[in-house]
Amino acid sequence: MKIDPKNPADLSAQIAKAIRDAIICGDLPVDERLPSEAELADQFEVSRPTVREALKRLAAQSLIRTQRGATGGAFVNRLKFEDAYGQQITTSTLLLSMNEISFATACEARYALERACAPLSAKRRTADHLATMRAEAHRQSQPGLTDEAFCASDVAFHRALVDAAGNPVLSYQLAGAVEAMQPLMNMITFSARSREKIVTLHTQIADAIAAQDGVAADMHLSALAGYTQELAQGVIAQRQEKRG
Amino acid sequence: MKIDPKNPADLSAQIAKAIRDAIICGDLPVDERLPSEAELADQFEVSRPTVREALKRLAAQSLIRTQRGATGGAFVNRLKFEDAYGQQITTSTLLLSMNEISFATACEARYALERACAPLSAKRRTADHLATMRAEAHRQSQPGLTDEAFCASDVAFHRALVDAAGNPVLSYQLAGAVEAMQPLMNMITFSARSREKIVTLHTQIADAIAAQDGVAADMHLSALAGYTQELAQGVIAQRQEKRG
DNA sequence: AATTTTCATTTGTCAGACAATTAAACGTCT
DNA sequence: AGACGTTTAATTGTCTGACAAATGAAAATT
Repeated sequence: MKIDPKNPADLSAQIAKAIRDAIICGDLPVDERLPSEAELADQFEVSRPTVREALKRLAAQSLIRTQRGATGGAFVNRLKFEDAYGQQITTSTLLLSMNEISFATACEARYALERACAPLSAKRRTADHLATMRAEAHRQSQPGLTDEAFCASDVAFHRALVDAAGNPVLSYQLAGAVEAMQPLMNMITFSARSREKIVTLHTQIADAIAAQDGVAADMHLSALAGYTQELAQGVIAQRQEKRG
Repeated sequence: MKIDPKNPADLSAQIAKAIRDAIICGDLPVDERLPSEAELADQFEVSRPTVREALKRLAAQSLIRTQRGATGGAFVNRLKFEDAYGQQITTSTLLLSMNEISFATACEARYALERACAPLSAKRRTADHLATMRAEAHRQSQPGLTDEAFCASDVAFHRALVDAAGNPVLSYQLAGAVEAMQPLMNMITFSARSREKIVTLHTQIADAIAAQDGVAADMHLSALAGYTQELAQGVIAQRQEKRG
């Protein structure tokens, strides 16, 4: 863990990497206290500000947490899903907004994921998940709903669908895809006709999940995926125009 | 972008957040140069080391890159898939190694994702992807292969399968799941019998993809998922023992 | 005009200092 | 002896000032 070549240019990055590797390979177990900044500075033969910059890098990745005071210091953090969510969403949002990936690609990935969840959700869904899905589908049918509220309800519906699969890894990966797409989804104007179609599909999906029929759920999700792509098409064209 | 309450405890974190938000919401476009550290220090009314710690946090997330020299400075980074890969893998590895998620959960998510790819892969696979899959399946049937080499080939096979879907978002999400599971997969001792079974399934999957038959590919993937879980069961029990 | 030199700007690092926080050690009182 | 308040030491968070290294632009020279 004391690797430091004679290249005095990326010291803080090198130190961060050394500590990160030690954490990943298990040399530093969860809740282990790292040496104090002064001690680290001695070990790596650098100054304290340099050590601090390295620690901040790790803190940004939620790899460590720091605490002030006599028994304080930097501790290896047990990475929580909550933390991972945030990073995933930030990353996905940027990948999408910087045009590194297209809306169509993100949309395809999102629905592929949701369809992957469908059989699991059908098997494991609880009354809670079902109730949420039905409640959101009903809300979406209310007239006078703003586009944003409709969108938010849509997200809630799909979140319930995915959470019903009872697999936090899938929930976590979906979170990134869905959240990142929110800004663009909000740009879509949902006509009464399109809303009606979406609500119908949502209801069919909920029914399939209730009946524990994964195949039917998959089918309706597939239809919904196609329809969403269709609706988004207009927005994408509009966006491209503004850009060019 | 100049939000700074009178709480002088998390200054670098607050500054990092302010800049991060500015990047995400588009106020700071890609390749835009941030003010110099000295200027930022003036704007936020903090010292330069504090600004630097904030910038290091952003650098750790690949949100900015820095360059020395007269025309240097910190620039908003165009987030590359490559960067996102690395972060995703680090995060996934830690979530798994810190027991925040079980192997079974990760495995389920991984195969659910692969099955989501199957129809797309069947539709879009190129000769290259097919050749890779067949080559790896063949390699896996060679006697005298070490468990590690078998595992590596297994990863290559699945990577080709996923990449064939032509959706970088799915490839990216799978990368995290697969890489994170590597250490545990490497602990599995593959008997000649189990290898044979896996190779058979791989061949069937490749055949299905070649025939552009998504349903068949899904079926064989499902069988492979079940078998992998079965094989892993022993390793998990072993691991639990060592722990308890 | 081309090349070299100088220079200003900016990041990377260092040294030393002080404030804020926190828990443990200590002392005091009941 | 035990409970409670005080001191103290350790540690992070921040500041000030400084120098080194890199780098492109401007100036000087050929």
